[in-house]
Amino acid sequence: MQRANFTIKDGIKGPFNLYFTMKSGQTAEPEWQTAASGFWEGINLDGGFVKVTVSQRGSVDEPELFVDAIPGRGLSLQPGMMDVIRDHLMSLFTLGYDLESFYSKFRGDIIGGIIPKVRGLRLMHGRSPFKSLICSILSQHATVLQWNLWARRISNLFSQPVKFDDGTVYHPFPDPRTLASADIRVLEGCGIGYRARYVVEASSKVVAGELSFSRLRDMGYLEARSELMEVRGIGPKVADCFLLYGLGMGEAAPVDLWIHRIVSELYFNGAKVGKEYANRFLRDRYGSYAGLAQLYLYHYGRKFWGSRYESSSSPSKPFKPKDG
DNA sequence: TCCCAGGGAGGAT
DNA sequence: ATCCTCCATGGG
Repeated sequence: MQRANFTIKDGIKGPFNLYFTMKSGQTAEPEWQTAASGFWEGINLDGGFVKVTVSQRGSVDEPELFVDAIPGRGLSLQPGMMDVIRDHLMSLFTLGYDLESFYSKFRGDIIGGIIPKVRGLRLMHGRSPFKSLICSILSQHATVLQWNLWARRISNLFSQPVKFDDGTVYHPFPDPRTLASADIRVLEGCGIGYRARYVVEASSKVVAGELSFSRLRDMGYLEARSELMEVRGIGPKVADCFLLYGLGMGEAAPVDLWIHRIVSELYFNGAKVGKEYANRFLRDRYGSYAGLAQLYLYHYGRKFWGSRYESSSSPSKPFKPKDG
């Protein structure tokens, strides 16, 4: 088979907005490339890569995900591969997660006023912890556009191209070994600046087994967080991004500039709280939902509050989600 | 030109 | 613990 398509519908629990989710800048993996009808990415099956294009069918509240698959040169699509792709997408977009239960649990909470604005936005759970780790490191002090561009450049320079049957050429994200032995100057040439040595050092620790994803998964949130922060270039925010989007730890709540500001404004009446305090506050308040709560706070803030940071404690636009 | 971006390291207090 | 400056790059 040279091409196949199918629809995911029954397994999706609750609403899903593919566009919001894809454009939300989560460091699970680089944003998929835009296609005529949606987004596409190369997905690694055992034995080869498949070009997978996804597009939303149905509505946000009765969502269907249309999937189109094109094999790499020399590969032939087998029926069993469709199941693998389906599982991959179900996991990546956490489609089996009952989002409505999160909504109803916090309907009376402050984020209850935010939920209708970004309904169907889902956490992403990257299928490659290493890719997520590097993306999280790249994302520090950079825009989503920048770190996505950098991740693509790194892929283009450090991996062998795959050619799909429709003619497109695709570069997978490189292995830990490749980046561990990468020339630091070539990496810097991708535009990542001082982050180059962070990428090499983190990759080396993965190769050496000092950073073991399975061990991090087993040790629980707090311990995993402090172990990650031993690595140069990984601070509280990057560690939380990786734990949430890379390892799927729901209690991780990355506190960046925006979350810091939003939490201070929304929960403490504008009084500035420390970043670590904000992190602990979100975990205390939302428990295993802290990461999801953070995602909704972040997106509401960016989408409806504005794109400029105002250092004043009294922003020009009042932040009142319940009015909306 | 200047400012800022889903921060972090190294330093001083 | 909490503040400060510097770090490379690119887009507005």
